[in-house]
Amino acid sequence: MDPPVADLHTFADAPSDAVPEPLFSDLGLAEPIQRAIDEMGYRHPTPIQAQAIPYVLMGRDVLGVAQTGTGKTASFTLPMLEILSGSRARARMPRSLILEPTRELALQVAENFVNYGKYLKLNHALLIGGESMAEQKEVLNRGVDVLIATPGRLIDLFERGGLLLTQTRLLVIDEADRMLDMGFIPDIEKIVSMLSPLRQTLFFSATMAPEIRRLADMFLQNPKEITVSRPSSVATTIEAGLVIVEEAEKRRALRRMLRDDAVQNAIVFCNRKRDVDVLYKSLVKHGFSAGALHGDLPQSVRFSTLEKFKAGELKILVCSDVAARGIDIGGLSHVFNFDLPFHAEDYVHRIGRTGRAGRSGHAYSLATPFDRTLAAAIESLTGHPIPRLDVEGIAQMPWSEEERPRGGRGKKGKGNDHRGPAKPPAPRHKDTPPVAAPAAQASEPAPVAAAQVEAPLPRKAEPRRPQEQERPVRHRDRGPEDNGASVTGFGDDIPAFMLLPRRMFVVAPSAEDEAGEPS
DNA sequence: AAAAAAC
Repeated sequence: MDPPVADLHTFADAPSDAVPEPLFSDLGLAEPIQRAIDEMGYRHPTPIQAQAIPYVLMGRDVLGVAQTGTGKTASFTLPMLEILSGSRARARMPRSLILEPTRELALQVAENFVNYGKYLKLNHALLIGGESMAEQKEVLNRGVDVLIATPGRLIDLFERGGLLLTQTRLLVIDEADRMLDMGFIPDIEKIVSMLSPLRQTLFFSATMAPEIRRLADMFLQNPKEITVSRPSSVATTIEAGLVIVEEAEKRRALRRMLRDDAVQNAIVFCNRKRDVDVLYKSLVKHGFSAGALHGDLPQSVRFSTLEKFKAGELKILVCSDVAARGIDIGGLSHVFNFDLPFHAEDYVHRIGRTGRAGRSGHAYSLATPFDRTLAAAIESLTGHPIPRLDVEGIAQMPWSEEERPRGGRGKKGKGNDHRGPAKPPAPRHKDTPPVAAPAAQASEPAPVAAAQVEAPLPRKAEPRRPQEQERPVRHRDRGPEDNGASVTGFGDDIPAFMLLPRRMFVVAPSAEDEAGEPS
């Protein structure tokens, strides 16, 4: 009868220490893999890794419901390395296949294999569009243990006979929900039909919508189902804000915000590729260190721009939604939405690029007065209003009652808006005192993710516990994948990032701002 | 409406 002892223990240490944390070394991975993990400084697997790896090693199919920031990638790459390490591949017959929705994600997975497979003699190939097919064929001819592919190029090459999937006994379908969104499911079905039914399948999705469930039932046999919550550190560390300005003021407002000292590096999302180009050129013209990323750019440029941005050679990345999900950029301080996304879910995906691994993140959006419905959709999805933000020197606008004027005949769209007058635009709070950069937050330890072992619990019931700022920062929560992680989906797990105070940007006007706007 | 992915 000595509960105080236990209490003292939990009080002194992080709460999750009450349960012993799993170690990578307990997972039964071979020495060369374990050594690579050690060298990267990881000791504790994330919940999805701890749960999935033993089942994958057992040869079971796995249905993983997890976002990117949970360490999902390593939960399949590590055991795959283990399984494949026994033998070698034959020409044109890859032994395993990983399907990814975008080329950038495929590259990220490939990097994962390079990191963890450095002491093994396995090889991998990246099979994606936009790059020379001859080269890829040649690599395939030499024999590939791990093939990482986007669907289009894989099918193309298969139909040209450059590839046999008869020896492929391990299939990973990653980001299934996104594959669905992008209309890849027929392709995936086709690819799966080219594989032997005698295979092990690992299927990952951020959400488990009925349609995804149907696919899982179709592709998997008696899978071990694993669901993990989003990393707890993510939700609470993103500060959001919304600036409503005239269309013509958007670029100027953005520049003001980008000049804030708190901006270490930033992704700026646009809704259209050509707006990415325009904004990118404008920022460069104004002296910003910026790059552009969208699907119409040559593949070599896409990868090298992303690398430069990750390496810190570029401070700002202007991009389309090609980079909205899954892309992992460590330590991103800011996400800006130059346009509010058309789909509210995309907002959550976009801003999930920041505020990871316990670091504070900022997600600021620009809207025109006509974007009220887009903003409302986001706010109702997340359940939180986006605090309005003032940018000094920029005229703040109220919401318009009109829909966005489109191609000459702006339809009124008032049909179901009969309560319009009763619900005036959200008031803007000009009374907020200016707050300097979030120095208060920087001076105290970053919040530590406390949810290492809580994984399989239902997500919605988690009580919001106050930040325990007394606890020292510890980096044990970061899994091998993702360097701190990003958020890919959200399911019914809505981030609570909106409870932070408004803040005002105070940036000295610069000469060129006064001089007027170059196109 | 837009973006992504094959040539």
